[in-house]
Amino acid sequence: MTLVQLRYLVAIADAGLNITLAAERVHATQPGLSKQLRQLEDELGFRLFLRKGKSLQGVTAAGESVLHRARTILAEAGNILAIAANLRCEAQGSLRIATTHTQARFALPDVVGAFTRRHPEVSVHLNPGREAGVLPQLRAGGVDLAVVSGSGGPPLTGIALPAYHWNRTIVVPKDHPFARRARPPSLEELAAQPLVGYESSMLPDSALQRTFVAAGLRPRIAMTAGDGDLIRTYVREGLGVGVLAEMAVSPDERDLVALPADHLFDRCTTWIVLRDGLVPRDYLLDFIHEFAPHIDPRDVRRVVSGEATAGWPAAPHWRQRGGRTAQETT
Amino acid sequence: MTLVQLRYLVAIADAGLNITLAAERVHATQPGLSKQLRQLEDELGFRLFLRKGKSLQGVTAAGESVLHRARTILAEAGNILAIAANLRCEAQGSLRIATTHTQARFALPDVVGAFTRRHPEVSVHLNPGREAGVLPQLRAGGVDLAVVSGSGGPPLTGIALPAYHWNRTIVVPKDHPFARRARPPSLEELAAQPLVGYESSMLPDSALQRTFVAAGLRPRIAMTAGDGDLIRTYVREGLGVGVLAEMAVSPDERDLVALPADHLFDRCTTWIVLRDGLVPRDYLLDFIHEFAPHIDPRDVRRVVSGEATAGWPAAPHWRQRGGRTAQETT
DNA sequence: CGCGTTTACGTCGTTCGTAACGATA
DNA sequence: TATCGTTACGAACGACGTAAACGCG
Repeated sequence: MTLVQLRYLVAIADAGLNITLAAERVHATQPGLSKQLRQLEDELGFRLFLRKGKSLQGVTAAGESVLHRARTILAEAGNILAIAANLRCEAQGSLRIATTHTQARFALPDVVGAFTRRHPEVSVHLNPGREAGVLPQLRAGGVDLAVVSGSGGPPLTGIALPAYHWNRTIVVPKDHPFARRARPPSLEELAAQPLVGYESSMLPDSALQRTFVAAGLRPRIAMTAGDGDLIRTYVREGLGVGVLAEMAVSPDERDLVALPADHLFDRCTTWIVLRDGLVPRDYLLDFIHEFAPHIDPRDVRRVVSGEATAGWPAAPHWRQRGGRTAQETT
Repeated sequence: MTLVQLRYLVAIADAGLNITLAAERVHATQPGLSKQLRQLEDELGFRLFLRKGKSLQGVTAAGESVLHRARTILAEAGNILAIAANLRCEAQGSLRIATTHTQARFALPDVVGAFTRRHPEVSVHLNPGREAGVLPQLRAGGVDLAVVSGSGGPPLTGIALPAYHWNRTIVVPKDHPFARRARPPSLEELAAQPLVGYESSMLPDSALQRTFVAAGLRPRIAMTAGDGDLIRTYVREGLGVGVLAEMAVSPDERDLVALPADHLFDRCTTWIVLRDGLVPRDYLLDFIHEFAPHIDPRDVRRVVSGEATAGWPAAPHWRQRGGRTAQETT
């Protein structure tokens, strides 16, 4: 058993049991992976994958167990390399971030921009995905950190750092009745309108839905999207009233009017979540500092290394970052 | 970085920085280890060990961190091999147990005897040591399981299974005043006598000492030993009154009289402690079943694999095992 | 001078990539 | 027939053990 064999094994599993694809990803040849996999199976004395003819059709029960341990081993091996790279003050590296579209589109551009200016040698890999898929990616070790939002407490996976708070915002066309009134709508008035919102917010167990249910209301969902831009577009089209994150609404929105909704819905928190047991590269702590300046990087280091437990200062509320971003002004 | 290099690294650390000794232990040559260590250090780009001339004088701070991760990696690699060996129903293997002298001498002989008859291919390695050194051995991965005693709750390290309960016993020579009376001595009477007991029991923070302190008493320690045999020997010599585990006293003790002490001191529990994250070989579960038959092996497997949390049935009280052991009848 | 580490060197095993073959949908 | 996995082979690298040299107490 060698580290290379375990690396190949995990690569094959992550490539959906396609050895050829896995070989490309690890920069090796396909026969090499085939042979190493066979040798590993021979040494262990059992099949790691179920085979149908020559192709791999699934993972055996024992294979799953071995895979899990192989991932742990590779993560720790990566940690050792991270320690070495930190000591050498190695500038290059990669930073893989799993997050939702909203964060990637509105909260992260400034942060990533400032980060890449400070660390031009680090290749940032943004991995936007569905709300539900972000934390599993972190657990599987596919990314170094995740940026997720929620109105409850911190997520259970990994080490969670509060980055900022934000409220939901109601968006209507300029000619909508809501836009002509002085006061923002009540929950009842909102529930009477067709709604356009995030996919995740419209799930039955989401905080937004639970707010309606608690008030005995059943809102009508006209459309959902994973994307604030899409939501605003369809609100412009008159599909309904938009409910989205305040970050996704710029102050000078043409055709649209943004109304506060913090009197209706609980405040949300955006969390930076680090993988458990990860040894962070120094630039990763820099990234966190850029994103959440209210958190002392030394505290992060202490918590990550297991010397202390979390006890973070209160996060600030979202504010439009200094200057308009290129994206926002288009 | 290879698994072999990490194995050599850990071996060198465990051999007290003696590369030659480490080489013997891993069945390799000393220049081989030297070279692999150098290559690993070259790859990481920093020294893992502090050197004075050619000899190793200590571990660097980063080296400690790498060592810790290397141990994790090797433990997981061992787990993978254990999964394989279990699937192959491999009979041979080793079972390394860290425990105290009392357990090794009085509680374990029957268990180990029955175990080796069922598993003749498994080499059992008993590692008796001081009370304080048992759990650290488990944490460091030097042994597969530990057998420890305490009067409080389960130890914090690893997964603890209650094996049995026991009480302390007072032992005096046949001509001692205590032996001629009908009722056993009170705590005050006991504190007035010079005591002979276990080293660990006589520490200021031990349960036994705390019992005396709670009663406002300060006992006089005549002698301590790590060993019930020694304690009895010196009690025979008239050095004082012995306080030891009931397992260490056979019913027909010549020259000595055993008096109950369960009215004076809290009941103790002997725990089987498994290393966190260890994948147990099947024979290890057999060993546990032999030692603690009241525990369902399937529950152990579930807890070890992380599927369930501990909730163990009440352990029985110590009883002299069926038949007299060869040791006890001499 | 003994112990322990490093260096040097020759041999062996292993891995890797290229290329051809085979099976499967 | 196109795609994917296996087998075959040759070249090159790397690890290992033996033997000798070096430093240190």
